Amino acid sequence: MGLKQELNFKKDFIIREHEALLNIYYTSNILKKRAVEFFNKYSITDVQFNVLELIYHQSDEKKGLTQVELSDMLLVNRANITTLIDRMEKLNLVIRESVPGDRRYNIIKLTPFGLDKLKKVEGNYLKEINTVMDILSNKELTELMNICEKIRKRLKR
Amino acid sequence: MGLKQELNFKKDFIIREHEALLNIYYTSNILKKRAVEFFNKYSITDVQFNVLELIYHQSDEKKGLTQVELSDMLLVNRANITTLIDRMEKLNLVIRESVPGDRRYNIIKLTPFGLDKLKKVEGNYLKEINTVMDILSNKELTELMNICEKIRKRLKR
DNA sequence: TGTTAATAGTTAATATGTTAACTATTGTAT
DNA sequence: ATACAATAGTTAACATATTAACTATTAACA
Repeated sequence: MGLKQELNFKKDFIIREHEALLNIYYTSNILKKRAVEFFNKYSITDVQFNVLELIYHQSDEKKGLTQVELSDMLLVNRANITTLIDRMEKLNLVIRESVPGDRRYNIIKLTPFGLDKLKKVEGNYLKEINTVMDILSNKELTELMNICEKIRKRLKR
Repeated sequence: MGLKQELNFKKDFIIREHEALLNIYYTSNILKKRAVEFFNKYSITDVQFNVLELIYHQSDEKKGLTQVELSDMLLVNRANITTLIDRMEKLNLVIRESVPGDRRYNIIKLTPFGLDKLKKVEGNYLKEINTVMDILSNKELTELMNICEKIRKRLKR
């Protein structure tokens, strides 16, 4: 039915480019709400789960990531990581460890509880993603990724 | 180059559906950051500009919208609208008016200053959108909107 | 008609994001 | 070797989002 009808807009979008941009915004938004709902069942937030995943899958030998590495991978400011890790430490999901060679860094590692949480949730999350995305054909998945990549490339200049 | 390279991920995504979903997330995120930067030049936030636009273009005869109407169009909770409109009233961008027939409602209207701000920014914002989105062909715009719509339809059940 | 439902808005507590200014530490260059 | 740069992290002030609990008002129905 299109965004206009879904949002009860009375007037058309002035340009199709605006409509396309809002399609990305709103779809991302709705996907995010669905994720929040999903992770709520496991008593963790979507953002905190992402941190667990990044530490487990994207650090060398699962040894942990620095706060700046996390901020780069999550596309957020490093000030945000400070309070995020504060909360996650309080929940016993991760720990900060200092690096012997360079006292500027913290290395963020999973606690046994954090690893356990990740293992409990991860499989179901992949199933959840499949449930949502399996209306798209392989061709559509490719088209979507190519279009998104084009836009991101454009914004790098 | 793909999301994996852009984010310095060491390992591939486990399933393509996850990669596609993250493409939407991250692209929306980057578009949002660009918008924040753009609106910063005009001393307004992107969210506040959206409110001005909705009141001007999507209310009957520009007479204003209730807070629930705004929350429906912005896909946010109505509690969020309360504080958003509080801040916008302080900045003299909008005013709350009560409705004679039903004392439960507030109607949010543009002030002359808010209308002026909208007029000053809107044209340049459309240009900005064109700058970002004109790497996409008409066919790609259509593909993008159709794919996003499919996903949103899926999430309604 | 009077009780109950639903609706609109607010408030408080909390999570996540930003920028700007700060400390501490490390690297660099003359 | 010392002064200046750059880097990592923290803090404070703020914007935006949520849920849950609340008040006020209006609608519905038995």
